[in-house]
Amino acid sequence: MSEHTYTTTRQRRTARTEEDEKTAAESEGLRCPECSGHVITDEGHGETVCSDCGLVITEDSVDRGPEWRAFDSREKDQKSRVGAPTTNTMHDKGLSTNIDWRNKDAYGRSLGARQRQKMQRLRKWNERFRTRDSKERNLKQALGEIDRMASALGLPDNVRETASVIYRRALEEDLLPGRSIEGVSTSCVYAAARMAGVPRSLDEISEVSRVEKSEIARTYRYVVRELSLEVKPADPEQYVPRFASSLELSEESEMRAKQLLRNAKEKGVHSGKSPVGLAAAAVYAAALLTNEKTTQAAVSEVADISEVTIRNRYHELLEAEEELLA
DNA sequence: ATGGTTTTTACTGCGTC
DNA sequence: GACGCGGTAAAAACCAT
Repeated sequence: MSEHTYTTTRQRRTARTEEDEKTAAESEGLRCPECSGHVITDEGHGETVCSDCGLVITEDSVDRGPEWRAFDSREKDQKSRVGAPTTNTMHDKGLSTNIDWRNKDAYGRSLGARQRQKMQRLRKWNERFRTRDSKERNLKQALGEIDRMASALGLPDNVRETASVIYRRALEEDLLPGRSIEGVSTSCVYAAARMAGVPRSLDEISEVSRVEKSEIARTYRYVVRELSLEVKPADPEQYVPRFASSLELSEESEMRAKQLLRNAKEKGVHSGKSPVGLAAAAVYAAALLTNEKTTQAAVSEVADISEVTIRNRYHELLEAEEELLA
């Protein structure tokens, strides 16, 4: 038993180091976009620059060290300036200004009328800037979330784009107060995926979100309504490719499934039925028709739909098919 | 809140490997 | 006997009103 544990940890450790080396080697080989020369990182000054043309690639890592050098303590005293160290744990790195609400000066004396007015103006502007970057901060967090969820769901980049755009709009229109950043960003992903024609079910979405399904649904409706987004009810066909490929079915049955759904649409078997259920049933029925081995349980698994629903739907689908042939 | 519709849960029986 | 499938009834979820 203990032997087992030992070997596994050891294996994991070696695997880890290999991976680390690989990523290190990759970042080393970066090329400058301008002249395709080597890119070097200058930790001392917190810049990543091209060694050939000097183009600065990134400069987000801030050099917090002094820009001067001191050769003895006397010199250090002369040259050093003071101030709180900057920190990333505060949204503004602890550099924002606070203006006291009291109309007193630094010595506690009351201000004159002119001074008072001036302070009032300053407060107003200070507040404006503060709320502006509180939105920035909000946005940053939300975009991070959107990215995380989108990649967890395997959604393409354009979906992330749309999701971000929707979120920005929501923020602009002041839809956020009273709603969680999490919830809104999740809804944006959901909406964006649907609009891009690669829908994910609410269940799938809530898998990767930190928010309850019901809240996502509620927030989603709200966002769609307020921003009057054009998002049509999901087309069952859009789910088919994904289900088919996770079940490793052939192209043929995939086409078959879509055909089945189109026929069903003609007959109007739809209305009110969940698109996911229809898609799942179509996939199952198609697999049956092309003699490929799948079970209802398997389809139910990948589609997150109960077997009962699959049964009910696929009967309806086959009926519609028959009627069409008759 | 309510009522109607759809989906899910849980259970049972049947045929096949 | 386990598995895949079909059916049913009751509960739960959902939606429009």
